[in-house]
Amino acid sequence: MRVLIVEDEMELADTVALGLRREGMAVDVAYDGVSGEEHLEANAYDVLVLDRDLPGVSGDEICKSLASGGSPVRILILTASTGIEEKVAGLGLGADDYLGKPFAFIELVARIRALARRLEARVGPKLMVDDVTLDPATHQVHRAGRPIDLTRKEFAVLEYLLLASGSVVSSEELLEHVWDDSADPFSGVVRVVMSRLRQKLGPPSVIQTLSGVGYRIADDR
Amino acid sequence: MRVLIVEDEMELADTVALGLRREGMAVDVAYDGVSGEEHLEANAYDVLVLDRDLPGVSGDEICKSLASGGSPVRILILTASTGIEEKVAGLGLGADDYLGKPFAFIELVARIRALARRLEARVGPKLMVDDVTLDPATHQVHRAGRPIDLTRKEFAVLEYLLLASGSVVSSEELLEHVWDDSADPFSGVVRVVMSRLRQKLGPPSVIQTLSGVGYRIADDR
DNA sequence: ATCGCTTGTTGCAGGGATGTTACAAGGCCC
DNA sequence: GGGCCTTGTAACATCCCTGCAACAAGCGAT
Repeated sequence: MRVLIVEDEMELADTVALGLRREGMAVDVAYDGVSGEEHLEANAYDVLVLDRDLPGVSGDEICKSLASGGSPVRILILTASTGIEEKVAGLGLGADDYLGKPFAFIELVARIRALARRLEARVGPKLMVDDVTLDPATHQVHRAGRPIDLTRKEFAVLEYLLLASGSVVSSEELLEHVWDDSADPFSGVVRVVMSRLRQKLGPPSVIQTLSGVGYRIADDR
Repeated sequence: MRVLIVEDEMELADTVALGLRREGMAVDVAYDGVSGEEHLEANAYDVLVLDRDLPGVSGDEICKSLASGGSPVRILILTASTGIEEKVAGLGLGADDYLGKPFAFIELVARIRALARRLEARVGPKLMVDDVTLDPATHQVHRAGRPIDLTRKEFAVLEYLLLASGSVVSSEELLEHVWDDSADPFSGVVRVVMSRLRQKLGPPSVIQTLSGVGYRIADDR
């Protein structure tokens, strides 16, 4: 899951970014509105964590222009003010959720998760296909009832495939959503992670390759 | 938008229902869990507003059973408790959002809106003729509901034919648009790809040949 | 029916795409 | 700061897509 944080309090921004990375998300940070908009143009983020009170371009403006532009980014607004009126105003602006500072980190994570969850693949709190289940909340993966240890990247890739619910996902798309800016498009990391994932998941194979197109979770019938 | 409210405090339930109807939504109300489940079975709701503390069948149970049943309903949980832990637990249960009582009515509406907006988001435009569908976004092709794996070239050719929507397409035109400069006009590649395409699509034949003219997708009636 | 042209099918080889493994660098936790 | 784990790089092995070529089959006209 690819997240952009736009927040001028650098310390807060970095702390949140670090925490989210530990959760396995691919996180980029922008410390002001202008830079934020540049990032938004350059990359396909799933979730935008947006400070409402920014110097320069305000959070409200960014929010409005995204909403009117039909962007698929889900927006979570952070703000110092906690009044209900404020909340509603924020939601009316096109934001998808709203969180008043100070907030507990765990709540932020839960909210981001809820925002990113997609409709089709959702089977309760867990994602499952065939005999593979993945629980985003606890970071646990099971195959045929047996627990499987995955690293953050492996987990993120599997989660993305499951969220795509059987659609084909190209390595470019994976790079876009599971890795952050620093990823090298030509490195073939995806191939490597995919290989390790398949080994850990074991046979029978759940991840199919369509040569020249991408990967997908088996959703045969 | 179709909404179901399951809430045992009748006054609250009715007030909310009234307000939502004013917003143009189609609203049903159930005052207990059993009745709520009946409604859920009988109708296809977009959003479920669910009280967590219900007499009889609890909100949690409803939530869980919906989630495990793969229902597409978006769930917003209402509750007296506002603690963060509760919220996280609620979201983990498969709910999509969470609102603690007391809440401002306008906020509830805004939340439901946000949920519904997420719902509409996806579903790319598909191309379809007869019982063949092609989704350009996910690179997927189905014939009579069954998924069919195509290579890049095969996919591109089929897509071009479908875009022509029943009109005749010559081999020259295909070479021109599906292949690049390096293609040899005399090689007969089109014939080859066409053959493999037809084999994968299987009978009854969807691609017709007009001798001396070109190919077209069956556009039967 | 036969001829000539167009189209369909199949085997094969080259090359690009993908899978695998070993290794190095960097982060994280103690 | 040390040790472990994770992540990415590089090199190599393997797969399979693609286009070619040769041949078979279809079609229309005489």
